[in-house]
Formats: sequence, C-alpha cells, structure tokens
Amino acid sequence: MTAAGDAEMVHGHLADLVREAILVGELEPGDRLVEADLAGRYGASRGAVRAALMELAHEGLVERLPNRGARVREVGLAEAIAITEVRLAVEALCAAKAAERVSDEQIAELRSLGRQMQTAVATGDVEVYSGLNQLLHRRIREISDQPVAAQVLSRLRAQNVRHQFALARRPGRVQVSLPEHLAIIDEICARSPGGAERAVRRHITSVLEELQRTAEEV
Amino acid sequence: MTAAGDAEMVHGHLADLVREAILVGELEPGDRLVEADLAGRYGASRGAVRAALMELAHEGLVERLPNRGARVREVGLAEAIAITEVRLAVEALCAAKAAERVSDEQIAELRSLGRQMQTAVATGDVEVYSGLNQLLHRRIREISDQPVAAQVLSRLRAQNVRHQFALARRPGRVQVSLPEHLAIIDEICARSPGGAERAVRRHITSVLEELQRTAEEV
DNA sequence: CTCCGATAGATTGTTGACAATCTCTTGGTT
DNA sequence: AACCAAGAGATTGTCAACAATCTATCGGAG
Repeated sequence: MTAAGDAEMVHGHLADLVREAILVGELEPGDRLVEADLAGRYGASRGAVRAALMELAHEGLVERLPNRGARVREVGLAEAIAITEVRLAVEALCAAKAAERVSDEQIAELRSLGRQMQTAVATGDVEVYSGLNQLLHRRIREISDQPVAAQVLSRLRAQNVRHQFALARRPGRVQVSLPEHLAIIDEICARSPGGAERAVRRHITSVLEELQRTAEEV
Repeated sequence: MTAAGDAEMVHGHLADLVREAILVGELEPGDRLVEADLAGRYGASRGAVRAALMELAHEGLVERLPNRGARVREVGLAEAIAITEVRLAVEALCAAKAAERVSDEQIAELRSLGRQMQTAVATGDVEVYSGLNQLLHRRIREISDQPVAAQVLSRLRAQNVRHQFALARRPGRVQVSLPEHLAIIDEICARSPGGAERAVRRHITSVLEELQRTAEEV
C-alpha cells in the first residue's frame, strides 16, 4: 500500500485531472511534473501523460523545458496584470452582449445571484461569496453567447486563479467588490449594453488597481 | 521520384510547416490530415505529426475527431464574426497601450507605414496594401508590449485568415479601410490612448459590418 | 579548500509494432 | 430496389523498449 493511494485508472481525460490538481492548489507553481510519476499516480501510460502535459502547456498552466521536463508554471505579477487587462477587454464585450440578449428568466436569476452575494457579504462568508462571484461571471459569459470570448476567458482565468484567490482574501476587498458586481447586474438587467460594459470596466479596473497595489507592497 | 517531391526532413517544428500550409491555402478547410501521409510528406515520424496536429487543434486551425482523424477546420461566418468581435476588444486595448508607450522612432515608423499604404492604394496595389495592413497591426501589437494580448490575437487572426483575405479583395474595401488605418496611426502618434481605442473600434466595426454584409449576400 | 571533469542515475524524446476503431465494399435478404 | 450484415482495408490510439539528454555525485588536481 503506497502512501499516495493506489493507482486509480481514470480515463476522464487525464489533462482534466492534472488541471484540476493545479487549480485546486494540490500542485503548486514550480512543482516538477515527472512523466513517470504522474503515469503511476493516475494509472495511465507515459504517452497519455505526455499528451496531457502538452495540452496543459498550450493552455499556459504548465511550462515544458526541452529535455528538462515539465513544471507548474509560475505566473508573475507583471503577467497577472497583463492577463487581467485582456480579461477586462473581453469581459466588457461579454457583458455588453449579455445585456443585449438577456431573457426575463435570466434577469430573475442574475438578480437572485446579486441578493445571495449581498447576504454572503453581510454574513462575512468569503468562501461562498467567492463561489458566487465565479458563478456570476460564468453566467454572464453564457448569456453573452460568445463562444470565442468564453474560451479565451476560461484560459486566462485558469492562469490567474492563484492571484485571483489571493486578491479575494484581502481584507476589505469584498466591500469594494460587491457594489461593483451589483452595478454590473443592474446594467445587464436594464438591458443597457453600454452601461454593462462600463460597469465591468470599472470593476476589473479596480481589480487591476488592487493587483498593482500588491506589487508595491513587496 | 514521387509527384509530390521527396520527403524533405525538416526539423523546424513540424507544426509551423503545417500551419503555414494552411495559412497559405495549400491545405483547404475540410481537407483530411492523415498522419501517415504527413509523416511521409515531411519526412517525420508519426508521433511527431501527432504532436503537431494536437498543437494545431489547440490553436483552432485543425479539428480532431476521435478515432476519425484530423482535418482542416472550417470557420463559418457566424464564428468569423464572433472572432472579429473579440479581436475588436483586444486590438482596442493594444492600440490604447501603444499610444501610451510609443517612442519617437516608432512614431516615425508608423507615419512612414501610413504613407506607404496611401501610395499602395493610389497605385491600386491590393497585395502590397494587404501586406502593409498586416504589418501595421503587428507593429501596434509589438509597441503595446502586451504579450498576452499578442498571443490571443495571433491565434484569432490565424483562424480568420481565410475570411480576412476574402474581405480584403472586395471592391471598394481599401478605400474604406485606408482612412480608418490612417486615423489609428494619427491617434497613436498623438499619444492619445482613448482616441486610438476609438479609432480601432471604428475600424474593426466597419470590418464587422462588411462581414455581416457578406452573410446577407448568400 | 575550491574547482573541474568523469561517471552513474534519472528523465525525457523517439521509434516501431500492435490493438482498437472506423469506413467502404460486397453479398445476401426482404 | 432498398436495406442490413459481414468482412477487408485503412486509420488512429496505445504501449513498451531503446536512445539521447540532463543532473547529481564523486574523485582528483591545482
């Protein structure tokens, strides 16, 4: 019996498993990803692991140095800012399109989400708020019905999870974040594309400022 | 001697060769990409071809159906519009950042590019104009110094080359396009981020309208 | 004591063969 | 004539062994 548990053979795309392990924090930036190890751990062949690592490298989550193996990529602050800038641009587009296309049911859903976020902040439940936050952004993407933007965003978000997480835990962050999110919801529900775009811009701009603030706090 | 030429072993990343073949039009959408064929054609092993195809699939240029092989992906008009919408958002960001960072030498270079484009239009040389067009957009990306945006854009552009090409050849298109490009150059050279962003928005919006027009002309 | 080179171990890269899957053809049946 | 089933051929998916490369350790020379 090994300490890490038996080799569980899982065929649900190996890349998904490793990606999840990285996103959850089970694997940290800098950790080496040795093909043979992962093959044993997940009960897959080395070839499958190789393919999965190449996939994750293309997504920007993993770094592959020739003949030196793969490791979980470290996303520095400068790059995190660059990523967030692009996110700003694309999420603004999504919000505008969502405001054009949103249905009555979806308006009710978004409003409900907003109320849930308010109560989460009121009760100080940062975990729940963070989850609702992600859910809100995802629903906006879905409503916008812009698959290209959705794909770009999901990749950028994956690269940034670590910073996103650190940011959410900063004291006082939620108090700033909540009204911004509520404004986004209001504008989309008012079916105002321009307003929604501006609201998203304000929100992610404030995220950017927070990021730059952490940069100065070295 | 085979009709297709001898197997030339080239090690300059196989994916680049196939990508170029697709971008140039040597391989058309729908064409099957049989691993053994490509392996023979480029004098590489099947494993290398496999890796290259996976890479191109991640870039969105190739479609890989399980157990059915790969083919050059067909990008429909609806998707081309979606891609262009995202391009609009990200290129606007690039232009704004470029306007903030542009140096005096770069201003001279952009102005020179603008003059070359004018003469190309005056002499009716669409080929040259198209090349200068691409060069302009690339230089703006480089000046903006936003690697994340640059990577996103290069991928989106690759998926859209076919439509982009068809659009450039439409009669009267250059006459609309030229002043828009000159406006972008002017705003960047005036170091006006907001103006540059609006200029890019106007330009790509006009591209979008042209695309939608082709959609109606079925 | 430090620095340099050689050797051994570990890890990735590549190849060829085999297995699984799909497609197209062929022949029979209703 | 249309439809279905079976088989052959083609193509992709997987695997294990081998080669190439890198990293760490050890011994010797300055």
